Amino acid sequence: MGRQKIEIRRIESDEARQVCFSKRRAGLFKKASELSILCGADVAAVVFSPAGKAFSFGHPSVESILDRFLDTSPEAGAGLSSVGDRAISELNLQYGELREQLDAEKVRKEHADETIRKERAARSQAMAWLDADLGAMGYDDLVAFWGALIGVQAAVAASADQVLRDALLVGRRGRQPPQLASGAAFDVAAFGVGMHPPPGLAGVDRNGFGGQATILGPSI
Amino acid sequence: MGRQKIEIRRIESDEARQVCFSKRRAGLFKKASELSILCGADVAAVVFSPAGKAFSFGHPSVESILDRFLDTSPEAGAGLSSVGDRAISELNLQYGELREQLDAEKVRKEHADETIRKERAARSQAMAWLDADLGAMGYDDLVAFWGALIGVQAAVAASADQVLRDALLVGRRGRQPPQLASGAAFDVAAFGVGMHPPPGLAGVDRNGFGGQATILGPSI
DNA sequence: ATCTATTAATAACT
DNA sequence: TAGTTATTAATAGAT
Repeated sequence: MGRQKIEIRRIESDEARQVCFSKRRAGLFKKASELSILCGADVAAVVFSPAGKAFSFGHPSVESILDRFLDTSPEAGAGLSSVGDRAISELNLQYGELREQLDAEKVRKEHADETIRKERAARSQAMAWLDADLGAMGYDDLVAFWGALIGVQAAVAASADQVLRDALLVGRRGRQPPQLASGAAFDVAAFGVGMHPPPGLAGVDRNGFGGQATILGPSI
Repeated sequence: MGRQKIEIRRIESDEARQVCFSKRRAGLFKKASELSILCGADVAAVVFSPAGKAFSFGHPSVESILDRFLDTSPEAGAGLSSVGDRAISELNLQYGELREQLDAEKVRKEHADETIRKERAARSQAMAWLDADLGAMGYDDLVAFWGALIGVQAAVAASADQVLRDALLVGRRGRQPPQLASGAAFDVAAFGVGMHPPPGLAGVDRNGFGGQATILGPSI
């Protein structure tokens, strides 16, 4: 499907092959996604680049489908489509792919290379931005702002040091939140347990905390 | 790609859905095959029909690829919160979820007001804190400050969500607002998981975190 | 990374 | 379930 018809055989040029890989991988995932949505099918696709990098797509999740495929008899705790598992899985997607989607709008892209600089100014910029209208920010601004907030938090973390870490149960930021894996439906409260500040802290406006939790879409 | 453009949403008619499933499944496997041949990539695709029947494609074989994927994925998932590298990565969604967002136009207005409200509240709160002397804060204050920052980030996430939706909805209008498939695209709590103060982190500047873009790790 | 000319996939129909 | 065809979608090659 291009300027010229091509034979389906290995592309010799390394560069051309890499370009083709990126394009067609995106196309494949899109097709997989459409299939799952249109037909209510569970679909998973796994691709290893020639360089060995792994890419994947899955609805409702890669693991659930692969497990189901490889092992017809799920174990007791197989309901890993639990809160934490799923929520975290939602963070899995290529930067490039998301960026690709965003670029479709062809708007505000002029700020692209400004991002890095803005992040470096982290703290001071964060304060400046707080005066700006958040809603008026472009995507890149928001991204940079996010980075700035991370910076501020780092400072806070440093100040609070050990005490704060303990209080926030920071230690377990690694892999899985096993405790949550037992839950069935999506429980906002349960899910938030791991990250909310300890109960009884000073009056902080916590608005917006629990109300925006992800709701599982109808399992197509 | 047919006589008429179709919206990517569940096909209601059982018969039409089955026909579409068969056709698109074949198309997906063909694409997967072409990708593997053209680019020398290892590709596997697994599809479960709505009836529960499994179909698969794999080169060199489905099992080899799935095993390879499941075997290496845990490590990839461990580096999930590489916030400092690419803030954008935090805005990631499962591909399917991303597609679902395309149909979520109706929610936009609903959340608009709420979003604004959260922004203002969180912003003012955090501003007040930023004016305070960080070093002079007591433990309680620090903890509270942390909570405020989380609140601001929630607002940022909400804004980013809106921007993202706007971007994704471009060119997709002119139809009946479809059913809402899912809630907020960006789960505050989910973000929170990756935002705990990293143990031992001292400096504010978190730039140059990892370097290379995150590889799509299978969801944890 | 973007932009088009073309080819490939496929929705509606038979 | 299997063809046919009008259109849309994906993408090869070039910028």
